[in-house]
Amino acid sequence: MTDENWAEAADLQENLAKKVDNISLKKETDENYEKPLSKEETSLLKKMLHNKLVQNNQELQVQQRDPTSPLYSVKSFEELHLKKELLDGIFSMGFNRPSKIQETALPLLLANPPENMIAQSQSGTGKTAAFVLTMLSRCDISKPYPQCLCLSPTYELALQTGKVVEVMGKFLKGLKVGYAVRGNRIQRNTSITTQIVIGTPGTMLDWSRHRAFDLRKIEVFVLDEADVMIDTQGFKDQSIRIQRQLTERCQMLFFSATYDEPVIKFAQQIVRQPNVIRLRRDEETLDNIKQYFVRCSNMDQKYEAITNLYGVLSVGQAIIFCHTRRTASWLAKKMCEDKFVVALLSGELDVSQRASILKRFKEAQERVLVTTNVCSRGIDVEQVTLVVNFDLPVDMHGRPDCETYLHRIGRTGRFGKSGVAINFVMNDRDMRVLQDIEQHFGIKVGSLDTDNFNEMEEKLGDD
DNA sequence: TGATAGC
Repeated sequence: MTDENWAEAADLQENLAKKVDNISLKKETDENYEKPLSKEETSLLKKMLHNKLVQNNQELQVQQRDPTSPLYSVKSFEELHLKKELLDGIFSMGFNRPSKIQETALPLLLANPPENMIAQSQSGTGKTAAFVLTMLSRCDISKPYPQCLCLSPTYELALQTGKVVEVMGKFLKGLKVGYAVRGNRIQRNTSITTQIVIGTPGTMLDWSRHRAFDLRKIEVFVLDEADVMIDTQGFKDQSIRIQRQLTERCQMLFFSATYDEPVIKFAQQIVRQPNVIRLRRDEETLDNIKQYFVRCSNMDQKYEAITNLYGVLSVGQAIIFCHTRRTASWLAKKMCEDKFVVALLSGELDVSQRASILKRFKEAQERVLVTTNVCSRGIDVEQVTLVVNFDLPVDMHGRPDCETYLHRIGRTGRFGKSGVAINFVMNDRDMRVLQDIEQHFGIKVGSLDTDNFNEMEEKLGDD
């Protein structure tokens, strides 16, 4: 559904509300009396909404699978009638009440019989907790086989999500989590006994091929970062192959911060009768993240710029994004040689190194991380106050990659905190890429110079 | 280009 459709649907709904008011407040003889909606109008409205409902709340667009059922939202976790152990787990994580998207999403996620969902919301709004909670509430701990599956695009994200499952489920006696990720090879003829499996597509497919578990017994299937998972060469085949083996009654949940129009259409073709929850484009303004660019004329100047920024980078924690593994390892090596302390995280490292670097960064033992798009999505480190695009995000054709830009700078400014993003612009092509990004999000990215350097530093201090 | 499978 396009934004225009949404606007139209919202108008219709407002109109409907007016007419309802008229029925209750005005008589036919009164001035401004409007006839209630006719049958045809009602049916037109329903058609327009395509069985979807626009919530009064402007930030959230909710298209319910069944438009006739009332739309519940909850203001507390207690209202969800969860197992006590699960509720304890939620509170122990410091979640006192549902986030904005959770208020509406959780009742739909926990409905019985289970309903599918496609959800889009900015990073840091509580998506992970929402689907983890769903998985935990639906698995039967007395059964020693996988009942919930979650696919993530990277090793790091799978570990992070699994950690949330473990922590939220820590009071559920007997709950176990399995990790289908690189390095965890499956022995022949072994059966997985964990109720929940988190993994990356390749290994997950490998496990299911070795019959380590039965995809037909899966009750909840989560596709995290769903847009990359169904749209990227390599991920797509593997994810879809797994998804197609699931049963009709398996609950399918697609989550992401970004979907372009063709991708969400494709998602709607794969997922049967989903509830769709989206944040509007213009709500993705990122206004808590201050964005700048720095002009450099060549690679040496880029290097000089990053070293000049180092003092600012290490105030809090920072992530430096490079386009390739090669650039990332070159930069990290050069900086280390020049006595700037940085850590490198990219796919060229082996998995044990990757896990340990990520752990060190999360524990703030490393303050500055040089990385590739492997860390652009989902990685959640609260103290990250600064993101540098050493290379601007572009796709395989060199075109601006706005989705990745949003994900990258979304590593900072999480949970409403303020953050700073700095983009290195090396030539006219980069400048055009940045202009396209500005246009796409309707933002203005200002030049960083001596005049506003202090303003930028102050931003790093606020919370 | 990046990520993602082990053989």
